Amino acid sequence: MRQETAGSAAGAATPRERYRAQVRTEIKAHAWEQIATAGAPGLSLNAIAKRMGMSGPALYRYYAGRDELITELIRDGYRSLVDAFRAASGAFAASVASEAAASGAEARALAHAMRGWALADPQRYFLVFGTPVPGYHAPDDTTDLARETMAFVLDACAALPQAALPGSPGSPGSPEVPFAVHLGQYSAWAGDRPAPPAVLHRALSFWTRLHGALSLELAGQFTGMGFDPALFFEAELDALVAGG
Amino acid sequence: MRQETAGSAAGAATPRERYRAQVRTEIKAHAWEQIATAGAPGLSLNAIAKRMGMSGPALYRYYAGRDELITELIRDGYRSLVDAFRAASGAFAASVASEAAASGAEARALAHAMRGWALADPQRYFLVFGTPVPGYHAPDDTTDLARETMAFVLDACAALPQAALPGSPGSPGSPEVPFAVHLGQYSAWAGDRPAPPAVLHRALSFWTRLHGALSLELAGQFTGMGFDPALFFEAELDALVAGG
DNA sequence: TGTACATCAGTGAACGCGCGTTCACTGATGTAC
DNA sequence: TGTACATCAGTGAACGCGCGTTCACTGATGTAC
Repeated sequence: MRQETAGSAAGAATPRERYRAQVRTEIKAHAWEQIATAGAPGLSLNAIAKRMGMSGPALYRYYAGRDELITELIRDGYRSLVDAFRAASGAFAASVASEAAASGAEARALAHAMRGWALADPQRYFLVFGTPVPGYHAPDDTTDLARETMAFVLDACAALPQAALPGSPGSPGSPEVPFAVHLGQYSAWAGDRPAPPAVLHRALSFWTRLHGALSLELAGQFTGMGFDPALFFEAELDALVAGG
Repeated sequence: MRQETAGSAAGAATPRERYRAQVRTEIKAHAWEQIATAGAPGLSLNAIAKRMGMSGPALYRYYAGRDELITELIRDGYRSLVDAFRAASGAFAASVASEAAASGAEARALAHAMRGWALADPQRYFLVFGTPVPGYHAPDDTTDLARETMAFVLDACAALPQAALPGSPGSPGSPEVPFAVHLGQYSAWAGDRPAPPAVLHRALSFWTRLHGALSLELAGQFTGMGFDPALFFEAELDALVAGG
């Protein structure tokens, strides 16, 4: 959490700039702590300042206000997910084998990375994917970050065996999947990654189904039902990479 | 929203009791309005009182405090979903045919009822299924209400054709679904409705998959992606009742 | 190497607000004889 | 039908709190000559 103030730091960062960056990260660290306890609506600049041993107004040197801080937290949340995806994707690539790809190993790795990321800080998960913070409107560039995370899912789904995709012969739901046709016309969100509609469809399902299982687990909706959420998640994942 | 003060009302309700009930419902109506605007964290007793032309402390005649009000709102939220399910289930029973059952018509009716209920008041949906309100802990009886809604889903899934259930021969994910075995041991949440593990599994997936699609749609995560959320929902539903 | 100046982090007081909640009270509505 | 009493809805003042944010300021850190 505390970054080394190495002399040979990259760029021409003045001591003051380094200090500023340090305090900003410290503010965010306290903000995450607070969010983990009281959720996003409980975020308070004054409370953060008090915990840092500073006066409230001091924080206005670093963030223009509460909204700007929340914006950066959301951005950091997305970035940490992208990092987790990148790590999982990289670890997969290191041990790549064609048969592993055929069994959907990359998709599995991404799913597990996502669950780990979610469980590590449930409130961070909800900040990014949960109920929108009332009265707060996210800036445009979060769309880019969402697209960036989706790119990993798209790549993993493109590597899935044909039989795992919706609409493939022998798979339920075939032969016609109207939504896939629809997706063929609205695939802008896939960006520069042209993919067949079936892959886009699978990527969307991958996201929404894992989110469904994860968000209900994190919200505590499974407590009292007895079963193991990890096993359910695994079953959903099995179905996803097998075309279920 | 305003209930008739019919003379032949049920029970031995005194005028004062009727008045109390009336004011309580009026308070809740304003609370829902406020939640729809600012979300659950923005709920304020004082603000409600002001809108009703009363002083703040007056509300304490009707609710012990903010938490008790939220509790009742959550309960009412569940109840309205149960009502929607009951209506959908009843409408289905009226036009029942064995072939309709085989194609999962009841499950489809429930899913559409759920989507309608969610879109009618997104914040109500989030209050019941979304990020838990920080610092607030739901009372035990919400578990009963959750069980009650689940009963509808279980019944609908029990009426699904065998091929639509996970682990059935010919369906992907077969022949062994470890989670179904696990579910065989932890099925207390199904209550007095003994069902084969495959049905329990399908019911769980039904819930989590629809929730995944719905909650992301309501949270606005699909905006900017271009495709029609209704069509995606329909595709998920098609897959669910077809065993996908 | 030393002095004069500019930059900027952080403070403390203040503004105005709304919150949940308590308390002693007024006044209207119902009940008992 | 009328009077005496109990019940209870609602008020207004008050308590103590925390919030976001502004402003004029002090004092330390860096920069230029």
